[in-house]
Amino acid sequence: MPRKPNHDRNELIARARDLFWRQGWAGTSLKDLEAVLKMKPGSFYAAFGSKEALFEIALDKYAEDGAGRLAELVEAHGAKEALKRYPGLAICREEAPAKACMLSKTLLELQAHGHPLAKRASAHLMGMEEQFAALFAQLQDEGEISAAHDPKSLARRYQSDLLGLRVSAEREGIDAHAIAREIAEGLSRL
Amino acid sequence: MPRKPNHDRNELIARARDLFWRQGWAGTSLKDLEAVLKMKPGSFYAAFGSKEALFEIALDKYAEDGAGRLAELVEAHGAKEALKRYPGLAICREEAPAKACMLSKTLLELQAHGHPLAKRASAHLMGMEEQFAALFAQLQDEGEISAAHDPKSLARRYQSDLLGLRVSAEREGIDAHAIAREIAEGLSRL
DNA sequence: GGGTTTCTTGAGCGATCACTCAAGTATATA
DNA sequence: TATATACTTGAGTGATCGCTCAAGAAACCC
Repeated sequence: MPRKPNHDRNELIARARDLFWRQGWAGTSLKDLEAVLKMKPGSFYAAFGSKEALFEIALDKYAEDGAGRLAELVEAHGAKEALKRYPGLAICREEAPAKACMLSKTLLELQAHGHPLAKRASAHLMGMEEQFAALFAQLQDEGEISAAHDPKSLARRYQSDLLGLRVSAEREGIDAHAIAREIAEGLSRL
Repeated sequence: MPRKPNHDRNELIARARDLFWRQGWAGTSLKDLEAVLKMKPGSFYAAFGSKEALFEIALDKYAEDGAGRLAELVEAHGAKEALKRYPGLAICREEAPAKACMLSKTLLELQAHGHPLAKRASAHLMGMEEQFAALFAQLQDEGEISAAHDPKSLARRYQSDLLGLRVSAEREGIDAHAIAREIAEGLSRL
């Protein structure tokens, strides 16, 4: 009996994520979203409820896709090579709307106001770090890297390096790939 | 013949800088500024011209003060020790309105819209990096670190590590000082 | 004290913000 | 074909945005 939606919801979420990722929370108006999603306000609110609700969905998708890409990389090249390649890949995808990480952008923009989305971004960052830690632990078990450091410490540092790299990649006149190579080399010395 | 301003301009700029630093560009409204500076709109615009003009002044002051703090550190402890201490100090000052760097926050927030303030933040980051590079070059001249790497590369990496550290310090549940110590240790191995 | 000049005040400007809702349209079942 | 059920439309909501400006208050000179 009902009428089908005109648009593919997953595609809409992906487009919204890219816009939010690029422009941030306050930098993205409903007008922007309406233009990119080709939806009028009524449809938008019927489909997503609010700007904040959509941002949350977009943030979750961002985190999920990122974790998926790392998992694929591990599948294809093994844990060590995956960790070495990940930084370079994070800043080289040309279709990406921004070099910097959407989670860190959200955290930095909204943390001061105690916004729930900042907490959510923070939680996703922690999730990523746990994924990294699991890989470092696995590498130690396999004897691929020294067991001298706690996997959690290695993951914390790797995450920090990654965040710094991706902020640097946002700057003009910086050869971020050189930094990515240095991070990868650092892993070789573990 | 004229009447003196009620407030100390430098103090006003410092308070504005702290507010902008904490809350970002869009996150800081004129109402917020009026409250913190204890100025009515008329006085505000007579004194600073616009929100954007004040942000620019605040950004410049931020960069200038940062460079000054590093220079003092070099004066007091020498170049190598200064570079080792700087990361830890950047995230430990309790009176600071945020752990993350105001320049990177501004860059990430406004870059996508091509805002002039993003370019200015980017330029200040480059200025910092040149200051780092000069210190690394000096250390190589003095034989304090190996001459194997280009000082500019070392500075680029140090800047990236610093930015990552300061984003990490903004997260909850992260021991950022541990990361700062690792960055300092890294300098010892050069 | 009179006159000049600057600073301060605060109501209010148009624009934009996120969002609502009643009406219209398309697609399904009966 | 008639009806029910979404989905779409877009004018319009009150709130807030950055900002203006005419009027009043305060500090200086002579």
